[in-house]
Amino acid sequence: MKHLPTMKQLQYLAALADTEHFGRAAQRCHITQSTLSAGIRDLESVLGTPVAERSNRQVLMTRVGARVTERAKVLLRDADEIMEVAKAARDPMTGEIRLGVIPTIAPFLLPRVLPVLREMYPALTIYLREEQTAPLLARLEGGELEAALIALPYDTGDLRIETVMEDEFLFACGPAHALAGRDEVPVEALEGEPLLLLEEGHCLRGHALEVCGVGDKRARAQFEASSLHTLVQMVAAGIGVTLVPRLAVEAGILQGTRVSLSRLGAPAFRRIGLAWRRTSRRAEDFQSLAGALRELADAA
Amino acid sequence: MKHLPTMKQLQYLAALADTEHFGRAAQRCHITQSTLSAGIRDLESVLGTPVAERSNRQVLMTRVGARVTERAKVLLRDADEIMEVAKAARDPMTGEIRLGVIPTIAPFLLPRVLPVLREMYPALTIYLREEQTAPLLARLEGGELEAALIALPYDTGDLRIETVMEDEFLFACGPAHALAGRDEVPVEALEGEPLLLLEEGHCLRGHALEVCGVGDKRARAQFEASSLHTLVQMVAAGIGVTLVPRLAVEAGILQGTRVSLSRLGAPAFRRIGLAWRRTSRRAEDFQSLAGALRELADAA
DNA sequence: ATGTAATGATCGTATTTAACGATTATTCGA
DNA sequence: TCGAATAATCGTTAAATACGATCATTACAT
Repeated sequence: MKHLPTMKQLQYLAALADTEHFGRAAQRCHITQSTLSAGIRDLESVLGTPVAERSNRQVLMTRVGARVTERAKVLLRDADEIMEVAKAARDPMTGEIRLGVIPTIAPFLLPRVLPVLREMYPALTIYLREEQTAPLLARLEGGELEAALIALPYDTGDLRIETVMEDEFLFACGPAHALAGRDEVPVEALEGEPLLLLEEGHCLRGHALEVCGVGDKRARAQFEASSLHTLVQMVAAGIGVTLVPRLAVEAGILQGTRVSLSRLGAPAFRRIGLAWRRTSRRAEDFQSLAGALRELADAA
Repeated sequence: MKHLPTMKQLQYLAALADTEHFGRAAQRCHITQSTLSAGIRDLESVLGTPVAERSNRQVLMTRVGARVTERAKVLLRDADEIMEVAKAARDPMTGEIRLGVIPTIAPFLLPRVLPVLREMYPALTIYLREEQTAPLLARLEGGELEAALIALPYDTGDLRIETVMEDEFLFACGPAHALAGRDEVPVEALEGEPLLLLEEGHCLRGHALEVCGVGDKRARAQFEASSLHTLVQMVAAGIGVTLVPRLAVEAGILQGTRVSLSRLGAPAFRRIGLAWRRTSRRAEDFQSLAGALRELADAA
């Protein structure tokens, strides 16, 4: 039978390594110095090697001690995470979720979804952060956010992604435009049109360009908008044409304008998905959240 | 103060998840069924949620149980590694090391180094594997090897690398060649010479090409050798010229041939280093091993 | 239905482990 | 040489872990 160190022993070790002082380490563990002393002694006997040199004036971690401490700390953090997993399962959908949302989704999806979520999960507080995909994913990796609502396709690395909805691109032009009023506009008709786009950094820009074939690199517009609302105003003014996601249209982005809307000959979509770290302790919660969002999106 | 699960409880959990049977799980842990039962019960009380549904005929892990088990298993493996770290520190340079070595190093460095190592570390057994860099690194990542002796520069990813020696490239040509007998040959003189190389896959090939400037892509030789020994024979026969690492020369690769050897006008080197996984439990050992190798290489 | 085997829960008890407070031994500075 | 600081040690108590025996439930064969 193999002997393993105890969790407590590893906790004592971590405290000792941090404080380099038996008394203070004991305080930090809420035990007495003698108990901690014994604990460290036992740990050393389990490991078969001393973890600290103690002269009466100072405690100095051994080479092994330092190495073991390093690993012990990640082990303890993992143990904590086990507790969090259990807690999340015990009280699903409670506490706080820090959620990032990109600017071409947030103002159109959230207003109709958040009130319902608040009702479904009264114990859940959602903190929102609106930013473009790249910084969102960076914060997600860094642990600053726990989940993010983004548009796909996008190179997301090793994240877990659950699709929430398909969002169709619609053709929009001014009321006086030659293509105005049609039910359906073939993609080829876009060739040569003054296509208005969001400024660099918005994934919608790339997705729209993707739809218009290979016109990827050369920006086709002189004017760029910083938000979909501005973009629509520009289209309404007859400055050019653009593609608008149906999500935004259904949220009423065209209200008060006389912009003409048509489906594309070959329907094109972006996918909207909820992303979270594969290792997240609250995977279950996010799965549920994605499911709830999917149903709410379908219902609309 | 926060409550953590016990190592034992997690061991019990892992066993239970594997066997889905209290009795057999208990056997595997060398305890009685009642003890395991109590252990699981306590774990559940710590986690605040059941980990398994037990009807009298079958045990079925809960969703949470499965998730926790997953994490518990990596935690237990980490605990094992802590023990290994301690053991490696307690008995340094004992046991087995599985070491990979590339073919342009192995036959020239090992014969003069292994006997000394065997004397220095009598309790250490070194298992050797001779392969080219790419497969060696793959095996290293996969855990099949613990360390590897390779030539640099090379894209090694996230490995820890300790330099063992610098290995100078020398110019070699047949005895009748125009450049034969010179003390020093300028690199420019190689331009246009029929340069013989090792076949694709040997890092030495790339390193040699690097020395000869940008002639990287187009293979400059019709003939390629599968080993340095063959290469030297081809040079001796007047088929072409080549670059030989000093390491091989000092190991007597030219013995019995009349190959002419010169230093390069601008001396060029490859670096020989010992590589291991950053997370290896035996980092100390490999550090020592690299040190020993460095001294042995210097001494020659 | 009825008995039997399998299985997990539970109970009482013994042993080991963890914790405490008090004391001791050592060393650094005053 | 004294005193303060500090880790080790000792004796005691409380808690945790382990065991064996027993119980309760269920599936299945008869």
